[in-house]
Amino acid sequence: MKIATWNVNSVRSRLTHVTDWLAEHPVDVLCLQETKVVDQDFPHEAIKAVGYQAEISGQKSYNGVALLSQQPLQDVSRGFTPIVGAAAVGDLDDQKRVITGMLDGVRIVNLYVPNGSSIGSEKYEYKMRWLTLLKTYLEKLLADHDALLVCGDFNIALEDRDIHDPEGKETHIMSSPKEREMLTEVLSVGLKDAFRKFTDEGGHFSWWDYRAASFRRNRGWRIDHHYLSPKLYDRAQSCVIDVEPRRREKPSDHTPVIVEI
Amino acid sequence: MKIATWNVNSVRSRLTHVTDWLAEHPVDVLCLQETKVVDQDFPHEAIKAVGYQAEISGQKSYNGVALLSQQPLQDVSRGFTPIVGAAAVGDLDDQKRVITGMLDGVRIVNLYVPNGSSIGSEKYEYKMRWLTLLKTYLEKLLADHDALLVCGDFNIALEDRDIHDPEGKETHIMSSPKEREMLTEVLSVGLKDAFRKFTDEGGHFSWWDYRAASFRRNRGWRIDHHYLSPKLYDRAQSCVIDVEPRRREKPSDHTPVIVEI
DNA sequence: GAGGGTCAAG
DNA sequence: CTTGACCCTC
Repeated sequence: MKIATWNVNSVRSRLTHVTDWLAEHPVDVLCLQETKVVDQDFPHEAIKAVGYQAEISGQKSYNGVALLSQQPLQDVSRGFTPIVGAAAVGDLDDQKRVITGMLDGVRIVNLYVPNGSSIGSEKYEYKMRWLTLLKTYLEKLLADHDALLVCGDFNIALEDRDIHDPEGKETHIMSSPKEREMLTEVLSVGLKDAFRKFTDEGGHFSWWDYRAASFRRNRGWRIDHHYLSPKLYDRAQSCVIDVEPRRREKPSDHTPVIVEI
Repeated sequence: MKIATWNVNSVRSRLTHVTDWLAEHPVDVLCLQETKVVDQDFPHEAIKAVGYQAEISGQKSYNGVALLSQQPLQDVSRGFTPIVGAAAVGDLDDQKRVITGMLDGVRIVNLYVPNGSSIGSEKYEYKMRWLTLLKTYLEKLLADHDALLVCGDFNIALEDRDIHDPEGKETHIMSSPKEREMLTEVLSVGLKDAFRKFTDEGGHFSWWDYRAASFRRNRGWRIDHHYLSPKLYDRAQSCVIDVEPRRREKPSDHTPVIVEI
């Protein structure tokens, strides 16, 4: 089974990128983040035309996640609430950042972790609260599912080798010690990075800022991940980043990451 | 002398269209409407590079008119105020829709008549008030100038043959009886349609809505006009619509109309 | 700074 | 449909 994650930065602006990519890479499930479209306006027809269906959780302008699959997914749920309960969630489901479904006994969780803006900001505190709840959410899921895959845009580069240049990492959003500590804490529920099963060296990135010709200079970050429960980690066959979509005209700033289990 | 009128729908977005067109059609004066740029940001250099200079009256985002000419124009004025006085004008010069100048004894008036949005709307009432003042303005000019040319985007199709399909004309902005009556009243000061000196049949248009593939289906309107005082009307040699610019990539929704006097 | 989406305007 | 402004994200 192949599963990919891709922050598309607007599914409508990137529609041909997505459909072209699926035609060339017929993965079983493609997890999208930043769809930036209300459910009513999701481009179901174009997705259907390439043989996929979409389970979606969108909102106006920002965030939004979707699960594209050839076969229907089972037991789809949106947000933290169905798993951890409304009381624990508070405002953390107001932004559409979580969707999950099952395929062939594998529970797939698609996340768009808050970016956090800058350290100490209100958005940063939101990111921290969100990650705290994410741990609870994943603990609950793991209690029922030994085959768990958690992927998406984590907006965190966990190690120095995941950044083009670790200079200034302590004060930079996505690489600060507290963020790394927080994500490590989340993963302590029993999840491991699929990419690092196969690749040790640095220089592999999934996101390049639109600014300062970052892509041309390969000044990227590896912030899009597949994290696997032990059972799936053992089964994992490969995990690769496909840089090609980032080379296209008007690309997303992220590029797909594909895991085979 | 050749004079053209062209609503360019942003002079910055259409800059190469304008300069390419001038290089191919070296008219004496090109009257632009909807320049959509403040005077400070007007692209004087590009205009100069093709041998023209610009007299401008612009505002942010909306409206804006300009006179492009090879030779300097004399006695340029902006808005109604210099001709009819501030008291009569009220708020009708807040939007930049009027500029005039003289070349070789011909007084050229370049207008961007308000669109009016929909019949009975506040914008419609503004259009009516604006046209009422326009009559006064033109009367004053005619008192001093027997060679008067009034051109621009009038946002009114005066006759049924000026619309691809007169069905629904009574309730449509740009063709309603009251608008036609109002423009007829303006023209009663002593101005005649240069285009109709040479062409009787319908099917000649200067504007096609961006929507509904109007241009491909030639569902257009003739709303860009050259109106001439008797002396100039007698002198007029030709008046033609150049459809070519509307065929280009990312065109304006209007195309130039050229009169030779 | 580059890119979304939204909105008003036509 | 298309433009420009505006606001937001990253």
